[in-house]
Amino acid sequence: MNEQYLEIFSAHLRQTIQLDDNAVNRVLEAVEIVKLKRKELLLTPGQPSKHMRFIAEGSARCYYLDENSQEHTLQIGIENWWVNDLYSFLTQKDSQMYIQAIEPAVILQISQSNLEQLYIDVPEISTFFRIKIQSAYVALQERMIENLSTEVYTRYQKFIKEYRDIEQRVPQYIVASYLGVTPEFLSYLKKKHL
Amino acid sequence: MNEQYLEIFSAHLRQTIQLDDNAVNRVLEAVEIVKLKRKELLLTPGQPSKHMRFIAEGSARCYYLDENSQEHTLQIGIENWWVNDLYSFLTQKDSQMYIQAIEPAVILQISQSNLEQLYIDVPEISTFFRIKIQSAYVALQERMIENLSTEVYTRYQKFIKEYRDIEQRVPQYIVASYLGVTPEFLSYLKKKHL
DNA sequence: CGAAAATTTGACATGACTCAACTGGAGTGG
DNA sequence: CCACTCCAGTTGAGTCATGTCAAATTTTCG
Repeated sequence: MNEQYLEIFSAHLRQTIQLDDNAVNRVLEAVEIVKLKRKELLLTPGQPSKHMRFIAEGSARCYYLDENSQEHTLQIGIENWWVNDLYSFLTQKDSQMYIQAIEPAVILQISQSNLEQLYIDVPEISTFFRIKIQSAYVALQERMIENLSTEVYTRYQKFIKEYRDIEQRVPQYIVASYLGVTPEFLSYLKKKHL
Repeated sequence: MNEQYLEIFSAHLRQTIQLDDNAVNRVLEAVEIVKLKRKELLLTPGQPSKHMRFIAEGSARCYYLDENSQEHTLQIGIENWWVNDLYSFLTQKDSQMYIQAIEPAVILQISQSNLEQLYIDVPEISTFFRIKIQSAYVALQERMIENLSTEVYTRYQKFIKEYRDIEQRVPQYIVASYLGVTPEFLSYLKKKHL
């Protein structure tokens, strides 16, 4: 009954790199399936992130609390997105992040040790993740630029346009914490621009 | 008379990966040396970034202008740093960035086509750049987090501590545009916290 | 030395936050 | 299926952080 999730995952792999069935099966062996309830946490601060995590169903986010206990959402994802504290995963330093299911979710994860073995057994996987990390960098730089130079409301409009599928499924306070403003202020902006 | 710069560069390579002399020489063949006057531009908006660029001497930065012609500095670097619009280099889309010498500078650059050949001839170079891109990602995420959740003055203090060598050599308006505030406001903060 | 660039200063405007109160809807247990 | 609670979202008043603009001053470098 977990077939479908593995199916989604192998389709996702094959979208980026070419793999024969053997290789795909080898990858699937390395995958662990985790099911999460709404709001359940998969990673909490104080430990390194030891897995690469892929959302097969539902939605999840990566966020942290600053010294005033304000939430800041670094990443929001739905089906077919990867969600992780890459910083912690790559450096193996303790994470400051929470990874949390927004809706009920199914996550496929590959542990670091499995991944290292995979790099040897299926070298294309190394390419796959290099491409993923590059995209992550590109996306992060784009967001950095927007945060530095674009009005909040413009960013909000761009968000609901680009993440149309997501916006419906995510509470507004999470969107606010992703945009970098308080929920009150986002609410105020929406009214003002009606 | 360019020996010294190549020397600096090979030392830099050997700090991250192991290479025999042959391999190093092969890499050096792919390198082009560019000398820049103060404020001279090496990349301007509207063209893709076609080189990976290493600062052998002097200092440089990567910045862009927003729609109000405000400068935003994404990266500041001195000797032994890489400076580039990685976004454009990786996607080969037109860059929105300027790369500019702050002090008179010597840049070593490797073109994309040379780099691709290098990946084949000296596979360790692929690892080298993967590590560099990972570090770039990690640094960018750290900065993103700080921008979202830390006071400007705290960020300024952290900047002058971590970039002590740089801060002396870079005009304050560039530091301001790196921190994401106006020069006037940074000046005000410095006075206030005397 | 002199011109141009960078920095400082101050008055004023505005974007964004805080806090507290209120509203409405979703989930839960009896 | 109702009543209750709780959480998300909204509203408004007051405040603080940061921006704008223009002018005065200092520094830099050609």
